[in-house]
Amino acid sequence: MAIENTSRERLLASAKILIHSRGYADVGVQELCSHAGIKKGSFYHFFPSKQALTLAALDEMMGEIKQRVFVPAFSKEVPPLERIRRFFRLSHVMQCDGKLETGCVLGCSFGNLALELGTREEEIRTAIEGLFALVIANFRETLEEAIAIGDLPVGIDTDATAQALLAFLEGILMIAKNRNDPDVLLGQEEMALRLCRVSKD
Amino acid sequence: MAIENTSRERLLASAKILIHSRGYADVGVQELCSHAGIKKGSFYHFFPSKQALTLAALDEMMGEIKQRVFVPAFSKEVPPLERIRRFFRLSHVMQCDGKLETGCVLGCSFGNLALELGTREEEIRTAIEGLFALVIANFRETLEEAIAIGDLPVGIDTDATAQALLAFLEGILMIAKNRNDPDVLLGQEEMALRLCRVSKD
DNA sequence: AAGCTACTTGACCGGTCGGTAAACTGTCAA
DNA sequence: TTGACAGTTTACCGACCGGTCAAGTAGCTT
Repeated sequence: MAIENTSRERLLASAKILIHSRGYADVGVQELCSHAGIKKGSFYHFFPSKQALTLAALDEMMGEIKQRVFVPAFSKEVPPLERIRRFFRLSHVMQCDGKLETGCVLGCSFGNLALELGTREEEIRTAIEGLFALVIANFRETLEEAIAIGDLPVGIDTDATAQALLAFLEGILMIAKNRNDPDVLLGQEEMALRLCRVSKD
Repeated sequence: MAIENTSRERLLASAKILIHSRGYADVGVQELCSHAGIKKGSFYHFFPSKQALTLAALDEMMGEIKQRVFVPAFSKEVPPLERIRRFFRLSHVMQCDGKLETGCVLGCSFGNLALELGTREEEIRTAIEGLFALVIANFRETLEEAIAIGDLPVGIDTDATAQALLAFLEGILMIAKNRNDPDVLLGQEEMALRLCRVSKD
């Protein structure tokens, strides 16, 4: 944590890792500051509140997810159904990375916060809903493309199926986190494709 | 909350509704006691800690889930695939009930706590893992029965499929909670059956 | 009446929470 | 040289946290 440039950047980095691994309520402003190597008084020079830092951290994480997962998974150069496989395989890789770094399967930052704060922090809830909508939109576009090239039958409800794919991913991440075993995700791409009525065999 | 008999029972009832709707960290011992109509000093006569009350509340909720969902859904008098449909429809009903009572879609108590406390409260994590295992076992048994009577092809991996059904349910509940809309669950029983390679049409 | 037990109560503990205020430091431009 | 300004630091705020404790009260047994 000592390599980042500014205090603000270090704060954001600390928030991302600490809140992702231990949750919003369990990480205090003091701990965030210690981890970032600053004094608590400085915190409020950069962010008006803990909630604001969390919101900013969520925003950064969305950008990183897009770069590390969306861009490589939803590449137009890859056949559509293969994109869905890639998405789930990349999720597996990221959970493995997280466990190597922290010792714990962290799950999905957005899913975690959705359940912890969804009913009481409206801005955070909205931000998460936005990311969920983006994932669903990417899935839907992929499904439509698969239908267009004949890899999927025409009758499929792409919107409902895309939502089901997100739900399945979040649920699998929950189980993996609860068992602290990233390999729960292994091979789940084929299970996900069943939601699209694709048979492996 | 005034109709329950003993202080202990009222405490458990308060814990179930408050922690389910707002999470573990956001509900303090003081608030639990106020809601149950007792003074904080009494709390520790019944439970050695807040964590112990939560564990006891989780245990009661498991019993209720079994009675309100497992028993009617996994009834042997119902064809196996219809049991799975019933399970998802009953989940929808319960989320509707919760929203009528509290104004919020509460999601799954176990899923909520799994993500909030899974990495730091080992006993709670274990209890949740136990319930997850029980759900999976019920699904698996149902799937095996469906195969036995020819409603499903023989080749299906019942264990992996059962886990996928749980994951899908938990993910759908997360999305419903995030959108505060219980009707996200409407019709999801057919989507779930796709995981078992069952076509509606 | 005595004594035990289950339960209740209110005062209190040290510690932490998110957040504030004011003084201070260094840098850079006018 | 002065002033403005970003950033840092220390001390502090009231509120609340989970948990403790000793005293008291009611009901039941003997």
